[in-house]
Amino acid sequence: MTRPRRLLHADIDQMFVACARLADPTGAGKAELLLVGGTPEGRGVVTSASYPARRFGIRAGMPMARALRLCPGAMAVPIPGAVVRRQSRAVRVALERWTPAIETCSVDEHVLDLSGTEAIYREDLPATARRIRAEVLEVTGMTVSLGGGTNKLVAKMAADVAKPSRGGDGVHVVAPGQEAAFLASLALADIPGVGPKLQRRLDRFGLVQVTDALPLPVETLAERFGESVGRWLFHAVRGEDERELAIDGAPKSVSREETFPTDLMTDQALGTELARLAVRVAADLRAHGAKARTITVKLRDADFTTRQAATTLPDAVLSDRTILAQARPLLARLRKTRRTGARLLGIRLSGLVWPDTGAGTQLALFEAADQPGTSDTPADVTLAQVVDRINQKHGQGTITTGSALESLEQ
DNA sequence: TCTGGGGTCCTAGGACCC
DNA sequence: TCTGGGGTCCTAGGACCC
Repeated sequence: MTRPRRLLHADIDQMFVACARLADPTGAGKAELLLVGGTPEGRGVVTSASYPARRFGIRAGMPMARALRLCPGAMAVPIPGAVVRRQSRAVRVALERWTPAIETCSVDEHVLDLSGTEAIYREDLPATARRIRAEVLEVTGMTVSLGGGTNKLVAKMAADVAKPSRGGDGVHVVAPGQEAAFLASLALADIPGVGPKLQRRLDRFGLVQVTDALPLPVETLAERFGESVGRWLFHAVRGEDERELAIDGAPKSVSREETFPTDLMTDQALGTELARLAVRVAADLRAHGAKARTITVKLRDADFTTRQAATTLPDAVLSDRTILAQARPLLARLRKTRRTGARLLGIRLSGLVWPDTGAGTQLALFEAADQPGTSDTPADVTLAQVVDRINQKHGQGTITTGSALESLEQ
């Protein structure tokens, strides 16, 4: 019998609202009714709203236009991306003083594994959590809610209960052995992974509270909700979760997408946007030091129908040119199937590989004549490296491979 | 009311191989 | 000539999370 793990889930309170206030102390910093998110054209959704604004019924994910109708006096600002990244990093650094075993789940969530630190800190987990909370606030100015438990699921749900918006005081630790009792006080919808669709399916069987699901054998849950979901739910309602922390987890995919201020009607306009997205997503890929084998183009039509087309290459690539050369026919295929106004266009790169730099990566000296654009040439790679270095030095977007090629040709 | 952008994971079907 | 079953890879779509 191994000792139970000691995990803390740290969730930054109101991160986007707090960062918007940091970014603009005299404007957003003073606005009680603050909405963060959306685009200047008003097409986006609310990412986060201040507590006073929430009293008007505003929730994350709500269209900004509707939120402003509900709360006409509110100030709306875009997400302050640079401040969010800086503060997220600062919180992570502050947490690393307590343990090196940290999984970063998103910009505002981290999970700490404090197993084995009892002997060092010589106090119980709630006491350590309170000291961490105080130190993070002092060092970064960010308030975190901390949830403790023996697994990721319980720690995360404990962090939700700890939030000031749920009436908590910032720390909630579920003692080992109390997982099932903790879950039993909550609703099924409180379990992360139970979204709107599953909630509705559960509701049809009269399952709303966690206690409603507890009497059901695993076979019944599997029968009603599928083998995978049923088994997962059976364990989740008992507070059981064996998942390991993904420490320093490498990304599985990188993507860029854009919703246009107004729908694009022509293939030509979409082609221009596709090239811009290819440049951005390829730069992200290389910033990770990765290459990609699968290229996916995503298209959202005016009526919100979302379609995608993908291709997988024999060898992973990283250049703007090759990625765009693969993306163009995919977009053409999607447009051929249905040519209507386009609301959104995106490119995702997956099947990521991290080339072993010591071994010297294989490159095609010349393109295969029968398959143009399926691999990077040495010139593609050199050009990408030069462009990345210039942008690193002078700021993203200073030049692109397109503009670099033009200046080389002059 | 009219739906962002960045991700992860799962499912199902078809191709292909043994 | 027809047949089975399993494994892997790929594509497309969808649920879910922050």
